[in-house]
Amino acid sequence: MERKVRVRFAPSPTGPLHIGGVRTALYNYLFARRNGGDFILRIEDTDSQRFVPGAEEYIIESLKWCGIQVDEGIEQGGPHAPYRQSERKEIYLKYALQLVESGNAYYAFDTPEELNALRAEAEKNGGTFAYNYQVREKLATSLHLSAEEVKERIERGDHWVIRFKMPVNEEVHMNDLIRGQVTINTSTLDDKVLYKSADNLPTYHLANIVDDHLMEISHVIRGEEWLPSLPLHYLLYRAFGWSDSQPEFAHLPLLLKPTGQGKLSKRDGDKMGFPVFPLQWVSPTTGETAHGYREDGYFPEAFINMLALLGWNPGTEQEIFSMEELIANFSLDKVGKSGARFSPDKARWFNAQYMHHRDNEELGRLFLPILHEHGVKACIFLATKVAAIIKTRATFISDFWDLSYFIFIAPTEYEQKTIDKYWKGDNPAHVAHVRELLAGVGDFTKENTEKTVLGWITENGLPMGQIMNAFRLAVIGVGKGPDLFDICGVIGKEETLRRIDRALEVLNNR
RNA sequence: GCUGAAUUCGUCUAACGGUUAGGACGGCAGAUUCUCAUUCUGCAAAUAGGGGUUCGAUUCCCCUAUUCAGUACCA
Repeated sequence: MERKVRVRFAPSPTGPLHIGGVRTALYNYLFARRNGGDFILRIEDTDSQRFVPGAEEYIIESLKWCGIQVDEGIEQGGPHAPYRQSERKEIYLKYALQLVESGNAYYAFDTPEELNALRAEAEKNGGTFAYNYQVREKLATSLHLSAEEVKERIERGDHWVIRFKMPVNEEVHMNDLIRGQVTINTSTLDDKVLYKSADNLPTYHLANIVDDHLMEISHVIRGEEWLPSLPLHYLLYRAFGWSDSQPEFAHLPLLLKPTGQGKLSKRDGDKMGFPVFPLQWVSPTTGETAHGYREDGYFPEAFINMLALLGWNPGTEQEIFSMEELIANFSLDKVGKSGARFSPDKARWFNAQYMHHRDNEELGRLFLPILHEHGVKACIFLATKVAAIIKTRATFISDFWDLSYFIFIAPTEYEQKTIDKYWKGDNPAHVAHVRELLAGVGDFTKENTEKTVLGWITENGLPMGQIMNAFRLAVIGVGKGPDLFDICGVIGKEETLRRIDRALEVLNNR
């Protein structure tokens, strides 16, 4: 009864993976790790028409960036290789034919053109065309064509497909790990194509069931858009005689647009200024670039944390989870049933949280190239010190420069607004005195400078706000930024005094 | 249209018949601070509507509404 947990993420390489797909992969991965199982990556490239070059590499790189480790797949191989369906094409026909022989499927010789005509006609009459039990007897199928004619047509090279013969008026009872019991009557379903002679490839439904069976998948965790296909999949397992080893199913709620209606799509990101893809994607056909979380400065941990909580929660009030914590806490019965609207604000908040707790030196290392871009020759030591005092004010590494340029570059001009407000009255004289106080500080640490200056101000009952803001203006030229004594500590005694001297000269001789 | 799924503050969600319906993001107000942030405190904000079942419904059942998905020789 106890069966080894094996799950798969089975994307189609038709373009970049969007965050809904990443979340599906993540939940599969968490479920596998939580239950000591295997996570398999299978590429479902049975649609030769929609194949997009680079998409497969993109998927693999995305999973790596997210920290989702594949146990079996096209890169790491495994006992059920190959893991790319186009490389397994010879195994599917056998299974399709097995279904024809057992009476669960049949040949159909309609051409796509004929079917399109039937659809158009049905639409004209206000209905929709369904290839089902009502029409299959009237069309050119092996259901009523003689065996000889079927054979002849195939040998002649006629176009054919194999369709599943959907039972008539049967209630299919299905179980979904997230939704519970779902029942549907087979008469509302149509005869799906399982295999096509045009490219000798199976369709999704056949390939999926056959591979899940062969790869011993125990749980299928996929998007809700697959729920309508579930009865077909149940019936396929039954037709093959595999019902006993059929996997369990869990259909995940969809990710919705931040505003408006519909599920999240590629265009939303560009329109609303947030990425819908984990990594940047350049379309090989149009050359258009779509934003990615990685390039936009998100930490993968924050991205994953945010995604995990979109549709799942542990039932506690904890919100910040490492991958290990997610694995330890994940369970499918805590996954919600309804679609989750993606929130760019919350995504930023998650990143800020990770930013605030990030190691200073790591941030310094990430900051260094940005400093170099701005022509600042800083070392890792300095970058780290600055990162330490600005990280709580930042959401992304890309915020760092705007938050700290005045530390690296001594002011050459001074913000007028702040001059008007603070460079008046006794303030210039007080700043001059501060300069002398600082000149006397031996060990120029934040603690020492702060104690000295603030001590003088309070002991003499001087206006703290006035003096400190004027002092700030003198050192960095603007009325913003981190703790001023932190800044002085970073730039050092010499530089601090030099900046004050220059400010006194420039501002007093306007 | 048909079939299915879903429906708690604006958003993500908790409460698996009994709570002043909780938390987070965002918003607003205040505190802290030399500035701007951070941080902290507080405030406003929800059970789609209607019927049942029950001593008692966010929770169970039915109807309606709305939303989403599927309805391809795509996945």
